[in-house]
Amino acid sequence: MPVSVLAEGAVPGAQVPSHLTRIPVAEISAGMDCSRKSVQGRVVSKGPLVSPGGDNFVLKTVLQDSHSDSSSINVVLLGALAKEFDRAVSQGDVVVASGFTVGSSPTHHKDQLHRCNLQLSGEHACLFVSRPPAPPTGATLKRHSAQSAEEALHQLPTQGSSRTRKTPKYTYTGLDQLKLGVVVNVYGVVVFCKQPFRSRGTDYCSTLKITDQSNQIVWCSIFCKNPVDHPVIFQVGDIIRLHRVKVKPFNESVSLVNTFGFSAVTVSCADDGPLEPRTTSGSFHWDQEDVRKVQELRGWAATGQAAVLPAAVPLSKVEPRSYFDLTCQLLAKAPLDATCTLLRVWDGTRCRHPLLEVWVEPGMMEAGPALEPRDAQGLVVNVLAYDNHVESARQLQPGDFLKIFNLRALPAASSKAEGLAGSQMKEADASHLTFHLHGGTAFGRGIRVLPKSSPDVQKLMRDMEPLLQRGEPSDEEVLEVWCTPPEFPAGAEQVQISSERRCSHDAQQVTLSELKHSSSGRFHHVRVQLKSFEPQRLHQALKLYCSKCCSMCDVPDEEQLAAVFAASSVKPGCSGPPWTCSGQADLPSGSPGSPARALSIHLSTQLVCEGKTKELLLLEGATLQETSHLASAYSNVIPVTSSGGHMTLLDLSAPFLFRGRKRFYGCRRCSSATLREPYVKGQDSIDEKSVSEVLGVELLQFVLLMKLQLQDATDTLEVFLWRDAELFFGVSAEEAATNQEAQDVVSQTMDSLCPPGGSADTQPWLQVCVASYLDGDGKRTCHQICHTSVVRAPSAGAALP
DNA sequence: GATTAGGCTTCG
Repeated sequence: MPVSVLAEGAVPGAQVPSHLTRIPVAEISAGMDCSRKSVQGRVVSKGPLVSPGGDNFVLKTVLQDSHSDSSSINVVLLGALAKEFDRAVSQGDVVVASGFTVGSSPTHHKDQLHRCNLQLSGEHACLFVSRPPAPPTGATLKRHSAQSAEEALHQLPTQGSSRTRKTPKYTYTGLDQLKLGVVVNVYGVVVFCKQPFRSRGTDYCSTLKITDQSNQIVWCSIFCKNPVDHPVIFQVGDIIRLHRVKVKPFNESVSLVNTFGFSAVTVSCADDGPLEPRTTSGSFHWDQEDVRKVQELRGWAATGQAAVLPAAVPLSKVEPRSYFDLTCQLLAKAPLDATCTLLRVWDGTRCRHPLLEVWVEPGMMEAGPALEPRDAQGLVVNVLAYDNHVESARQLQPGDFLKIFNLRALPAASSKAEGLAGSQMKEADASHLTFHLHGGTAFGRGIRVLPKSSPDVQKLMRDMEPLLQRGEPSDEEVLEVWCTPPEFPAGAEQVQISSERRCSHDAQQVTLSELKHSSSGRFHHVRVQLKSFEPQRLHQALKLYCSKCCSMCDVPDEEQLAAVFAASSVKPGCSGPPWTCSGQADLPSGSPGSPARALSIHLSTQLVCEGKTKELLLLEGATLQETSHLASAYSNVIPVTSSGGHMTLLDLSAPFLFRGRKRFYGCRRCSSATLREPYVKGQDSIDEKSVSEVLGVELLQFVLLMKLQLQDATDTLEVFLWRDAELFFGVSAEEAATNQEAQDVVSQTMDSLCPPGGSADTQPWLQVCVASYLDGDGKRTCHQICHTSVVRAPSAGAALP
């Protein structure tokens, strides 16, 4: 037994054979005879188990001499010992090593640890491990109880091939306690931040400066291949937790650099703000201790000792020549040339200075489905993103909410007029402003997409709401609706049907002919009948929409889905991830000819531990019918399959989650789905939103999309019914996807508005608000019904005052 | 576990 683990709290070295003499790390030298020597130290860094091939394993760890903080040495473990060490030893454990050989450390110059290393392999190598007990101080009481819960979890009787993994216990190092070469976990307040930028190496780099109550300011450099894996920092002042960062020398000071297993969690700095940890790792440890840490740092930062928060500047407060951070929504973008991309953005406030217009070549503007705000004068500004920001701009989608760091408001006179990327200025007034995001990353210059849930975006949306004309109807409009005489004879239909406009703008009613001849980018009020509509088969009106990439696709039909599930059900099974316990559920034979069979099921160990066994089920190898069946018994069912011996999610052509009768799909383009633990201790609830976030799935929204042909005495007009389709029918698309009643409402509404075989004489007249706008490439005017809802009255005239 | 990284703008 090369690795021997002693009981928790046992005296380190208690069972070490007496013939071994313990030597301090500092006294180790190359070529010394170590056959009867031992070294004792705390594991301050534990590398991953690396397998160069076959049964060959290598693991590197760093031991810090228990009696001398300054002596740390690299230890290389080979073969079975490496594997055993990986399984049995954690960072923080105290290890006594014997039977090693001493070599020279090839990384000595870089990590500044001992110039020798210890190599352990073969039958003579031996390790004794002792685990320090949790300290019983007041500050760690909560840790202690959390640990008890973890132990309880270990002792949990589980079914089937149950497996649990020890949740790591984290200790945090103060920023004034950092020791070179040690892998640490830290908490801090961000006082400077550069959003991820392309380094000269293979990775993106983000650099931060963080501080804590010790007032030390420490540089952190995070290197990750992918910008989305970097810490999610929205502003200076955010609280950040870094796990597994290594203290390294750089430019004559220490810096923290991510190492294997690194994770970052950030929380907003607002003292009273929501405590929503943001992370790019799928599952992360977060408990009461973290909440306490954050509150402590928030309180400290609020005293003003940490850093001065940059004042958020809305467009209405921008002064010429100033630098500022802008929270905004992207409406459209256009590449101007290789070094400059135009972003048209707004934040719901009106800039008080005249704005420069930028001419864009026809067809180059990429706009989203979002309607531009009414009366855009002063609301929509042009941002010119240069050089390295062109690449970031390419990743953005119209509709995205953004934070642009270190934007500069520049009067036209200060920028070369002709130089605007070869375009021409329409009004070269010297004082007209454009907004420049200069090349480079100085002062944290960069762009970040904000999630809709962020408090800044929530505020932005509140500011924008009235400008998108979703207000309550005015008195006049209410009057207009009430006084509209019934347009078709009472009794012709059992249900009197008409429509109400729900907008508050003061557009005059126009005819369809007039509407067709007016410019786009505005709202029109029309009185029309519905001549025809498509699709006639209403289930085809139901689509899945991705609000991130704005793509839309059909909802897969049952046959397609059944095939996807059937294909996954014949794959050989696999064991579940470490956070699950597994078992089997017997299913009665569903239909004649299909035998009763057992399904592999996997439950979250944490949830089982909390007695919430019906909350979540990972279901492996089930058919669509079986999955639907079990979805009635479990709140959340995630279908899984095996791939290369590992458990994975099904292809995203299938729903990634079943909740009762509801099925949720993910965007194949925008998701990078991985099976991760969808529940962490203390989480309020599990729903499609939390599951999709954890799994890295971009949740698709059910929407209704129809094309209607409207008519009046003057003309006909094709319009879409999409953005406000739910308002129009008074049912949600999600309901329409699962609920027969909701489907009936939609089909009955269409039948009433456009009775089969009906003539223009008998069809109802509708008051409708129509938006005219340019489509994505700006070439074609489209129309969409908005702010309008269908009204069903029991009989004509009965409701009139 | 190779390498990448410390601001501090102003050009367009």
